[in-house]
Amino acid sequence: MIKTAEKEALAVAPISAHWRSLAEERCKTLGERLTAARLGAYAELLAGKRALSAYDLIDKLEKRQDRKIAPLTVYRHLDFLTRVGLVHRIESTQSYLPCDHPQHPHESQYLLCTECGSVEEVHSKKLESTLDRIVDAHNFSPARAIIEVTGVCQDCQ
Amino acid sequence: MIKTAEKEALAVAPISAHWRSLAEERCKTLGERLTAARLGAYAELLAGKRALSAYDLIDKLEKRQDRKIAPLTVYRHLDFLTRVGLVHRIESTQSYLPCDHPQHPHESQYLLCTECGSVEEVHSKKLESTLDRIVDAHNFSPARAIIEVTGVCQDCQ
DNA sequence: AAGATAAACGTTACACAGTAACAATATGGA
DNA sequence: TCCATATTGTTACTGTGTAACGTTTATCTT
Repeated sequence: MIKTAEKEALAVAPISAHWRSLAEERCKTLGERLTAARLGAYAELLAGKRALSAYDLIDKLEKRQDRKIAPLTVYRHLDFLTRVGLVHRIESTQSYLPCDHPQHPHESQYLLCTECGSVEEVHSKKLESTLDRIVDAHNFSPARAIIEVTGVCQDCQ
Repeated sequence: MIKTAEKEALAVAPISAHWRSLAEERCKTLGERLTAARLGAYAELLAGKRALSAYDLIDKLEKRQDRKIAPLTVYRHLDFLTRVGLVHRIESTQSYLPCDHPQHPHESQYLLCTECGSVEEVHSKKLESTLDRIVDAHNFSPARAIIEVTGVCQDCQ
């Protein structure tokens, strides 16, 4: 499946079999290609443990692969990863975070700690239904809902 | 109160007495200064009727005042206007919108139409309380909640 | 009213975020 | 294998936002 990796042995951040197979499966069902470069970007995001900006990701990939990488390259990978649901974009910090449960695509809500930079992904059916009712009441046809709460997390208080 | 305006007759977008007095009152209670430049930026946002990007605002102000304006100047005005609650920042489009009800500061939710660019500001106590409960359940201490729904508005369907 | 103090403003230069256009390469299917 | 398509690379660019520093303006005190 990943020919390029075999040929060039592109340096990739450590990635557990769990996330790797999840990513492969998700791409297979969508008929999308999980190339070495895309997997590399995904692995780097997973290794980061926090949300990374696009340029943070570029830095990490450049060090890992010891070569220059153009912004556009990384943005294309990020577009892909968000399109297939493996990665979410955090709007309020313009950064990117691997999704908790890529198995079933979903809307998410985020708790963003301004102290340690950690991001907690939460899922509330109640919140979603409440938002649905509001949207309905305004005859608005929703495409995407962004819910992000900034503050201080449990550990930093 | 606005000395500079009297001296230089800085060109300012039309602004109704209603919004003007609201802005003056709000600044007075906060002990902040509503200068001509700040009022000018606010008036321009009000005249725009849609959310404006910082650089859109720069263009409009430059045309109105027939001179160059540095980005930093406008960003400082925007910082001020958001700080006193006269203007909100829309995170998902990186743009700025005059607030509906600056009288009583509040969290807002937004419905953003991708067709016509209109922004509807809504307020739901129910949504806020639901979000509060979620945040409490995670022992998270919230500072600001961003709720933005992108989609297609009633008129554009 | 004059001077001290702090806030606001202006200027230059820069860092970060994201995209357009086009060429080169790799991939999957007939 | 050859072709159509998708992906990647390169260069250059626009848009968003800030740092540092000096000047002007307003407010407060005397």
